[in-house]
Amino acid sequence: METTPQREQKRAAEQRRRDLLEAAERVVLRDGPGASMNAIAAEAGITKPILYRHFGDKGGLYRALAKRHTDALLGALRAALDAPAERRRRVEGTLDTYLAAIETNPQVYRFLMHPAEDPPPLDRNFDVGRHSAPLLRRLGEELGKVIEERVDLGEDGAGRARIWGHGIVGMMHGAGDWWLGERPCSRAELVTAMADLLWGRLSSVEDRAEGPGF
Amino acid sequence: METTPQREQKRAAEQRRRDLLEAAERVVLRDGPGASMNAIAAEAGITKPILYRHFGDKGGLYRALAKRHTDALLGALRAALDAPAERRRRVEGTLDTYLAAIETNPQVYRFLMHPAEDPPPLDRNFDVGRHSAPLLRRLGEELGKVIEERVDLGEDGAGRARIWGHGIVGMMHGAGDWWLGERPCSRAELVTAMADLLWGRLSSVEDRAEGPGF
DNA sequence: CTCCATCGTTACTGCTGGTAACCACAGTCT
DNA sequence: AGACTGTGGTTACCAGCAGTAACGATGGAG
Repeated sequence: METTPQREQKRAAEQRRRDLLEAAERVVLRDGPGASMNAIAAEAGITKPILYRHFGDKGGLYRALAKRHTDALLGALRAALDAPAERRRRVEGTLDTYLAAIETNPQVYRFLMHPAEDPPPLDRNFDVGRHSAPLLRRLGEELGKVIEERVDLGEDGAGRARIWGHGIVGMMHGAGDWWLGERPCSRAELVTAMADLLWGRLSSVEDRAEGPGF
Repeated sequence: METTPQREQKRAAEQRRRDLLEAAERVVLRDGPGASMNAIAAEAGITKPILYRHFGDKGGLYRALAKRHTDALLGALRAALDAPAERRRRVEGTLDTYLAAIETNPQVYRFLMHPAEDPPPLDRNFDVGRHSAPLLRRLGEELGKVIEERVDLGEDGAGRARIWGHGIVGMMHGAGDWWLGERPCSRAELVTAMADLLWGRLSSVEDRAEGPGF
């Protein structure tokens, strides 16, 4: 026990874990979110049971894998949210940061949006809600906090802020996903249009001549 | 061929198909979106190959199953969108209709939000985008059309309208999913907060005293 | 020399979506 | 009557998946 004290053992184990995560990342980016444990183990040059000893089950591996990217994206967004500029510019910057992230690495985006496991096989409990990816929940909650901190929404401001947080994140996600699939316009145009929407253009815009109006 | 002319055969086949879909619906609502073909066949009192003869593969069955609900929800939303009231009331009514739908039957909601199949096993093509459920795409496109029809957005109004459509639908979905999971407030409060957000309160609200403002 | 803990393996279970091959019965043609 | 064909149904299988049990090395400690 002299040559390999527990310190070093632990360091080696963590290094091993990092290697496994990198291999898993390579496979997931290559084969999509449906990559098999067998494939990941093969990529890492080992066999399945080792993976299971390290991460418990597939969900554990995927959670560990997702955490890094989630943290990174969240950091970038926080920076954009804290930039020294007026509110409108800051909102635009945040939207653009998100869109740039999903644009430069759609595979990672696709993986992150995976709403956990479909078959957690026996969940007969009544938690029917929560379909969204954990990333979106975290983003919404975070943005809600920021809004609550910085803006005075009066009566029950905290509740309103959380609603807005999740709503804005949902808008960003929905529009971003559609945009990423069809690429109907440039990123800048998308950002401007979304900021316009958030700035209340929907209420101030004129009805068309005919029809019941919107 | 006299006693069972082709007409009657076809009618019988369609009736059979409807029965199968009903059985599938029962199972999916009981076991969640991960229900197995075996279970569905058993519920219908038959065996797997018959299911495959009728629907091709699991995706086909689920698509057929989803279409009914999607159409129903889309119809309700269209009605709310066409209601004779001023714009703000109409937006609130539409949001409330959506939320009421997912509230009264969360299992159906969960099923509908399933983004197609994860393992269409070999799709090495580069269609990395489109993660969202087809329902959301349809809703966003539909809303975009409505906005474009009824509102004058000036230069490139069609493009802007589509962005807004998908953005608003995303907002509705994101906030709705979070709300359905945590139930932090009443449906009416959620509707009001979201409508406020769309009405530009984010731009007009006052900064808090301290901090950089939002 | 023996014991023990760790790292790794092979080989399996039970499930899934999907299919091939077969069976039985209806009505038609000769 | 008896052979022919199509249609609805079955059993029995395949490949691949997540996950696990049981066994083999290897190397330091007593």
